[in-house]
Amino acid sequence: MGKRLTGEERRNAILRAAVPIFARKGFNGATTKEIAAAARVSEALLYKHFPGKETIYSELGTIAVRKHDIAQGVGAMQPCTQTLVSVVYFLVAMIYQGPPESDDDQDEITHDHMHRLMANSFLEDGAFARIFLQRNIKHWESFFQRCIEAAVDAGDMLEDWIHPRARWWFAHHIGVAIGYLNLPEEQVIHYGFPREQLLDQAVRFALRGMGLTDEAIARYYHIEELERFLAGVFDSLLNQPTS
Amino acid sequence: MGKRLTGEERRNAILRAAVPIFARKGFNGATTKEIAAAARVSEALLYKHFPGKETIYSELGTIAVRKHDIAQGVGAMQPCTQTLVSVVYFLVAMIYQGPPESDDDQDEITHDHMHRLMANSFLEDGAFARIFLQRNIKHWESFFQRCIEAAVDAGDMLEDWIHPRARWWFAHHIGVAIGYLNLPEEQVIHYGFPREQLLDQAVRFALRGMGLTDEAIARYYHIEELERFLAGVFDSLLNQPTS
DNA sequence: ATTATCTATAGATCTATAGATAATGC
DNA sequence: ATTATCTATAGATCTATAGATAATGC
Repeated sequence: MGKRLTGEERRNAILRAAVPIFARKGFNGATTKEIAAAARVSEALLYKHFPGKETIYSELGTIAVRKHDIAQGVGAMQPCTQTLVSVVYFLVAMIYQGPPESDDDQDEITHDHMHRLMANSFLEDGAFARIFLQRNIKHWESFFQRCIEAAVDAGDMLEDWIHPRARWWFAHHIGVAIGYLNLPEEQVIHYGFPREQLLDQAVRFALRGMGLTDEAIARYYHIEELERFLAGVFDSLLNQPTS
Repeated sequence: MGKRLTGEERRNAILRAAVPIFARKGFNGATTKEIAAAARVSEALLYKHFPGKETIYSELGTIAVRKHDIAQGVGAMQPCTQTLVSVVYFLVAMIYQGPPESDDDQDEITHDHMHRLMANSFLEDGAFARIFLQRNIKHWESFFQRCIEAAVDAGDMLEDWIHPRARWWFAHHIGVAIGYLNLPEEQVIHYGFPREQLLDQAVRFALRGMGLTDEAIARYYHIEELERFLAGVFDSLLNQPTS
């Protein structure tokens, strides 16, 4: 016990250990003592690897992003109305609940931690949020645009409704909002319907809001199929190496 | 200078002065030194009026809510589809941009401060958020429900779409999201269209998402009129005593 | 010989209190 | 006489560094 790691390994270990602390307590609430304890090293070692607490925090963006190679699975699908529906469902589900947590990795960086780091970032300068969105959302945009075009061509979507990127971002926003406003353990918002329906309701709202016709929604939005689809994607995620 | 206030006056003065500090730096980032300086009193006095920093923070909910008596203006309107559209526009505008800031009140509690206190609350136990929503949003719900019923009766809104309170809350959520994600000075989200259109785009998304028919939107959603309507409500707000 | 790591501690800062002083209301 | 307010400071905690020790790679 007390393995000696290389500089880079230890540096990453410290960063990983710091994520839950910064996520739960914010920059000011987190102490170097806690971070050192979580990383199982002395406080002094933190300062050998980083010039200061501020740097540990700002470097989180370089590590705290579990990048799933989803582009293969979903991105390879045909851009069409059905895919659009699936992608929106997937997006909102991913943002709201996050991917399933594998139980083998103990000190995994959880979705809750990511949510909180993001929320903190928006209260600060947004630096972490920019990096996160760049890495995890950006590459979806072009594929999503193609889906929209296909849907418009098929007559499944209003052409002159809102800006194409507004369609995308507001679907994202709905996911962010329900995920974010539901962070506290004690419920803040009382929707008046069971939590299990939240994803379904939110996706309906988003799909129609972005301009999908009622006929297209009736034809392509089937919650049971989408749940199966999502479970399938999640299954493949769990058997994937994290990068 | 150095006026001596009664206990209650001083207590409120401290709370008001503490709002910007807690809003900008969060509970842990705010120091009693700063709060005392902002309130122009000694640190010791804080502890004469409050048992501790924690209490100052938790008591913010009792003061930091500028309660506008809007129920008179908007709430007296006839519950109908047009009113529904106006209320949604008003809601999203209020959440996103907030009311206009009167320049006479210097150390006013700004909308930005409220946004940040709310955001911090959702990262904590949500206590402040519960109080805030209870006071400022709750009383809108029943009026909004009546508008929805009227719209459904008039054939302007899909009946079996999403839960009535989902219609309401998701409109709220869109306002929260765009307000929240746009807190940082340096832009995080690039919508691809001018910021001035954000409100318009968001309200369209919300109206259609909640189930309004395309015909009803074409008939009742007119951005220029709504802007005038909003300006009118804001005007009356500015000439109102704050309570 | 180099690099990772620790123990011990300095110096700053932060919350909170003790005890004194000044203003108000009877 | 009571209540508001201040100065001064204790005690805890927090960030960061100095200097010593132990493990690795040549």
